[in-house]
Amino acid sequence: MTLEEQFALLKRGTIEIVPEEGLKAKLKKSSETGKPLKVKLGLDPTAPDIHLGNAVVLRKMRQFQDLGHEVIIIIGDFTAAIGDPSGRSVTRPQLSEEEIQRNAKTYYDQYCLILDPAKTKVVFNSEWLGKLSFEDAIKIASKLTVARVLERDDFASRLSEGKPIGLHEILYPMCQAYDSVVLESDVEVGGLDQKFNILLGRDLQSQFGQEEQVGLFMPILVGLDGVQKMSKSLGNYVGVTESPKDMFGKLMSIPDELMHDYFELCTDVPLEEIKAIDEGLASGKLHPMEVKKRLAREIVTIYHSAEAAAEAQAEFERVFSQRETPEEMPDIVLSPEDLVDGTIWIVRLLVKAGMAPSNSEARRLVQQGAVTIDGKKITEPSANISPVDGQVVRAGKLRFGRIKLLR
RNA sequence: GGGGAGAUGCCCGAGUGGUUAAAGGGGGCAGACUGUAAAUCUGUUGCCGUAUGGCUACGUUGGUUCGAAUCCAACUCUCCCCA
Repeated sequence: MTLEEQFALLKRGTIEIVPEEGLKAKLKKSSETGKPLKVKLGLDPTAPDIHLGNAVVLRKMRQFQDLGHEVIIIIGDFTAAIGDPSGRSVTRPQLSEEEIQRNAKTYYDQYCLILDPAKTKVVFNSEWLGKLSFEDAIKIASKLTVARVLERDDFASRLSEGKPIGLHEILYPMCQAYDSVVLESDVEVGGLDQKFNILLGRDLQSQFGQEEQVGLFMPILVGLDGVQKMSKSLGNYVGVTESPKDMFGKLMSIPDELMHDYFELCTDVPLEEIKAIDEGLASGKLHPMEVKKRLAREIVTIYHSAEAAAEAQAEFERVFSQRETPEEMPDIVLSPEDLVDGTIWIVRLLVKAGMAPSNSEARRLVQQGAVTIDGKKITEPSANISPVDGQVVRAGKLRFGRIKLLR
C-alpha cells in the first residue's frame, strides 16, 4: 500500500487530523526506518464496559495495527482518581490493586473483539504518575499556563456558569498530556471531546524537546436517545459484549436520523453504499425500518456472528412486530412461602420478579394496563392470582418472566 | 480579610408561613397509534398491602409558630465582586 493510500485509509471517518502533514511525515519516516509508530489511546478504568462509542475509536486503532503500527492503551487508573472534568464529575475513589487487575482483564477481553492483541500494549498511568514527587509535578505544571488550560470548553463554560472547578481538575489535562511525554507517542487517537487534552499533549511534548504527536479525532457517536453522546453513565449505550438480542433491540430504538452516522462509524459498509441508502430513504424507496434492521444486523454480525444476527432479528420481529413472547426469559421462582392459600398478590409478584423496584411502581404498572399473565391483562392492583408453573408474566414491552413453582 | 448571592425531587428549575409530595421543562416508565424499543399523542413518575390513611423529603443542626421548603440562629458547601 502506498503512503498516500495509507493516509487515505486512516483519514476516512475522522473529523480532523492535527496536523495532516505531520501524519504523512510520520508514516513516511516509519516506512523508511521500519520502526512502527506508537499510537496512544487513553481509557478510563472505572467503566470497563466498552460500547459502540468507544469502538469508533478502537476501530480506527485497528487500522493502524493492520498497517503494522503499535497500539498502546493507557488505563488511566491514576487520573481516574481525579475524575474527568467533563460533565458533572464526582470525585472517584482510588481503585484497589485487585480492582485494577480485574478491570484490566475485562478490558483485555473486550478490546480483543476489535484490536489485534499481538500488537497491543497495555500500561497503567499510575506507573509513572504515581511516582512523581510534588516537586516533579510542579515542574511539569510550570510548563503550562492557567489561561491555556482554561481555554478548554468544559472549564470555560463552567466558569461562566458559576459552577465550581476543583484545582485538581485543572491538572487532569496536564496528566494526560504528560502520558504522551512519557510514552513518546507519535499519534493519539480520541473523540473530538478529547481534542483539548490531546493538543495539550503536543504542547507539552515540544516543551520536553520531543517531536509532537499527531492528534487524530473521531466524531462523537450520539447515544440511543439521539441527543447526548453515547456514554455508560447516561445509559444510552450499546455494549460490545451485550447479547445479540439486546444489541439488536437497542439499535432498533435509535431515532431514524441517527442511522447514517451509525452506518458510517460502526459498520464496514462502504461509503458509496451508505450514500445509496441515504438516497433510498430520501426518495421513499427504502423503508426506514428495513434499513434499521440492516444496520442492527451489520453491527451484531461484527461482535457476534451473522447467524446470531439473523436469530436476533427473528426474535425481535416475533416480540415487537407480532407481539408474541420471546423464546427465552428469566424464571420467576416462587417457593411455597411466597404463596398464601396458593395465591400471590400481583404487586408482590412483580417486585419479586424484579420487574418493578417498589410496590408503588408495580401498582402503577398494573393500573396502566402494562401487566399480563399468559396474555390476560391484569388491571386491578389488589388482585391476588393463583400462579401456575410455566405461566408467562409480562410487564410493558420489555419485561418478561416465566413462573417457576417450587414445592 | 471585606461585601453580596445561593443550596429544592433522577437532572434543570418555580415556590417567601397553611389548599405543597411541592408549578414548569428534561429524562424515565406506561398506554394509544404505527413503520421499530423511530416520530406523534395521552397518562404517569417518593415510599408503605390494597388506604376520605400513614411515613419520609426542600444542604446540616437547633429554634419561633397551632402550622415552616418558606421566618430566626449556628454550621457545612458553592458562586460573584473587592483585597
